[in-house]
This record gives sequence, C-alpha cells and structure tokens, in this order.
Amino acid sequence: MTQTRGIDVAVSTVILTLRRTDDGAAVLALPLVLRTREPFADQWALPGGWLTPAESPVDAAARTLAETTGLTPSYLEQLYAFGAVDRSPTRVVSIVYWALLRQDEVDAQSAAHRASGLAPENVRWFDLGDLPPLAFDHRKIIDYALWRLRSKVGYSRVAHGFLPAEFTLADLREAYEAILGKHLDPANFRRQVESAGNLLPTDQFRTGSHRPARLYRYNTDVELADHGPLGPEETSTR
Amino acid sequence: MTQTRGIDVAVSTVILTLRRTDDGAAVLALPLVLRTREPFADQWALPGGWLTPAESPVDAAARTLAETTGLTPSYLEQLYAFGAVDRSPTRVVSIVYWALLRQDEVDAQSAAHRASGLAPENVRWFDLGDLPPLAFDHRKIIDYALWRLRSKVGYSRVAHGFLPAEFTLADLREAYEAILGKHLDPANFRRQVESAGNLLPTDQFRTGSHRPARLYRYNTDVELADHGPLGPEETSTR
DNA sequence: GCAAAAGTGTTACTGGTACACCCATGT
DNA sequence: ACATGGGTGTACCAGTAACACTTTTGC
Repeated sequence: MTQTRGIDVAVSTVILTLRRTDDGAAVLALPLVLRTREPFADQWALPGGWLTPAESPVDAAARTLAETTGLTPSYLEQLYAFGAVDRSPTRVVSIVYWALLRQDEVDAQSAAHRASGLAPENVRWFDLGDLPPLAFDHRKIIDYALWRLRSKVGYSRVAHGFLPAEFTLADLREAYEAILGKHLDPANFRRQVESAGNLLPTDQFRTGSHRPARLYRYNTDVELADHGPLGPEETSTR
Repeated sequence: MTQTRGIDVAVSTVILTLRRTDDGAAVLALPLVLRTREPFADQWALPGGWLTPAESPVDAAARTLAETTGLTPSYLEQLYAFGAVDRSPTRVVSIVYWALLRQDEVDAQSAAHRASGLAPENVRWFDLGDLPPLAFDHRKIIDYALWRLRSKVGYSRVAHGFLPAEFTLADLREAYEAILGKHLDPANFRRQVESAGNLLPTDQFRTGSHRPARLYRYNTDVELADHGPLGPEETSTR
C-alpha cells in the first residue's frame, strides 16, 4: 500500500569539474541535459532521473552520472532534498547530489566522444559563468552546490577531487583559486597544504618552461571530507 | 501518473532542547514516540509522518513537531534524506529535519501537560545520554544530528536557539558546554561572543546568590545560521 | 643573461587560550 | 568577612598574511 500517493522521488546531480579555457585559465564547468519532454521541454536541466525501488538515492545519482558522462566521480555527496509543492507541475521531491570529476578524465572522455561521434547528443558542458536559463529550480540548486563547494574547500580536501593522481602544488592552487574565485599566495599555500600532511611528495618533477615542479600524490588513507557518523558508504563515493 | 510507484516519502525530526537535571546540570534531551504499529511496534522512534501532497517537507516537519510537542521551533533545518533500500521493510525515503526548542517553552508546555493530564501518552523525553533502543536507523540519525549541531555551534549562533529572549552569558555558555560536552573558560567565552556582535546588552540584571549578571538579547537582525543561497524560507523557521 | 615559476625565510598581525586578578552580591 | 560567580587585564602561542629573497629551468 502506497502511503504518499502522488509524490514522485527524483534524483539529480550537480556534476562539477575544472575546464581549461582557451587562454589557459581554469574555470568550473558542469554538464546539463536538454529536456525533450514537458515540463520545460527544450530547456537545459541537471542530469537525473526517477528513483527506482531497487536502488538507493546515492546509487541512482552515480548511475545517472555515469549515463551522462560515462565516468565515476572522485567525490559524491548529498546536497539537499528539494520538495516545495510548486517546484514542478506534478509533485516531485528531488534528492540532489553534487559530484566532482577529475579534469583529466573528463578531457579524455570528451575526446573519445568527439572521436567516435557517439557522444550523448543532448548533453553539453557549460562554464559556470555562462549558464543558459534552466528548468525547474535548477539554477538555485547549482548556486547552492557552489556555495557548499566553496564552504567545504576551506576545511576539507575536496579540491583534490578535481585533480589527477599526480599533480603539482601549482595545479592544486589553481583548483583552489578557481573554486574560491580569488588569488592565493603561492608561498603560503605551499606551507599550508604541506603542513596539513595529506600530500605525499614523489620523486618526479613536471618539466616545462621554467623551473621543474615536484609532483605530489594524495595520501589515500585520508578521506576527502569528514562525513561525521555517516560513513562514506552513505554519502560519498565508491 | 506516478513515476516512482512503491516509494513512500516520510518526514522525521530530531527535536532537541536543553533539560535541567535534578542536580542543576544542563543536558540535551529529545522527544521520542512509542510506535503502535508494525514495523518496530512498541519501540521508540523519531516523531514524524508521511509527506502529504499538499505540504512541503519543511511544513510537514513543523506540523509533526507541533503535534508531538505543541511548540514551534526556534530553529529548523533539513538534516539529510535517508533512502537506503533496506532501512525499512517497505521502501521509504525519509527526509529528516533537526530542530531546536527553547528550554523555557518546553518547561512551560510540560508543566501544562502535567497539570491538564492530556499530554500525548506515547511521547516521552529522553536525555541523550540515556536513549532506549530505537526503531529503523533512527539511532544513526540522532548521532548525525548531534554531529551537525556540534559542528554548527562552532561557526554559527545556533546555540541561541535553546535560550529564551533574555539570558545571561552564563546561560549561553552553559548551552555551549552542554552541546560540546566540555568546559569553556568564562572569561574567553565572554570576549568571543561579545566581539561577534550578535548580542545586545540590556539594562537588566539577573539577581541571584551572587553578583548580578547582565541580561542580553539576540540581535534579531542576524540569522541563527548562514544558509547560503537557500534562504531561511526553504531551510529554517518562521 | 633574463624572465618566470619553484621554493625558502622573515616579520607582523590576529585570534585563541591560560590564568591572574578585581568586583559585587547574598549569606 | 567570605564564598562565589561576574567581569577585566595580560601574556603567550599558533596559524595566517604579506612580501623579500634565492633557486632552477627554458629561451
């Protein structure tokens, strides 16, 4: 017997990554899907779908994320459950997640899609500074996800979710700068992340146009964020 | 047409207040309801109920809160949406809120209930250190709510949600100590909350067994907590 | 050599903590 | 008077910010 007849449960995900623009800067970007059905047909919306009886919300989020990007996230956390009665013509409660993808994986996947020509046709990546009008309350949801990301970057290591396994301190600082939207002092940044003890220096250096920079790895013993009594199994990623 | 047939949406609330024990200490306490139906009949559970099509989740939380305590909360915020497939014999997604009640209001309401004799018979207040076995995953939910409260007290004014309109700095410090479970230096505590600028000193003093203590009020221009782009209308209280 | 990023050193400031001390009241 | 909590002063410590400086590479 269904107790809450007439209320549907959806799962949507704000999928964030760092994109490198043509002039070399790093900006936040996310994929949106073009709706083909009413309501809000022909408008852009967050990837998502209905929650099915056999899967948990976090599994549904990971599934829809894989369907739209072909990737598994480096970080995945519940954002909020939106349920205002007027947020959709029918009564829908959306459990929204937010996810981080590694920049290099997105680039590789995008290249593969371009090469094969079978990228999902109704999916497009948008820079956060250049979003189209969005369906439902999805604009507000994205703003909230950004606020959470910016808050969380201050007291956790979520920024690492954007980077590949090995990276320079400049890479990491660039991620922080893109998230926070402000310049950080390289000297102080170095000392702070070094003293945090989450980074393992490698013997490799990235050579480029200037003095080579040491590559670092994550200390994988440490979680990207503290979830409290909810273990990562409930709130984060596989 | 229902898309997610077979999934019910419930709303539960972790309702917290400060109770004064017989020996004068302040401890956190919350109301639980004794279940009369399966599953988990005759076990204690969080107050809550099914989400109805005409109300938003936050309204449902406020409604069930009023039904069990007769009170409106001084703070109300969404905690998390729990939706693991095995958390209930039937498929239930619970949107859980957490609320703070002013200690004096709870005391008054309890006294009124005792006097009239018509307190809800299946509702009982439990100290947090002395909880009974709980139905479903409600024990984990309470632990998570406590973790959120303890985190949030460090960077917001939520502790004020336990206190009446006028209070001494010792009252406020006692609330912080009960939440955090540790002793705070009175001198440093005073300077910290004074410099935060959220308190307005009054001309009144509470007289007692020793030097009278100045009473303070909230600066009601300031929200109890920063909700980011989600205004208080979505996440907090009326 | 020069430009530019990598990386180190130094200093000043700020907020938190510990704790000594004075103040005002009831008993 | 004295015990007790209210309230002030102060010294110290740690983390942060600002910025001068040295190192190492490509050109």
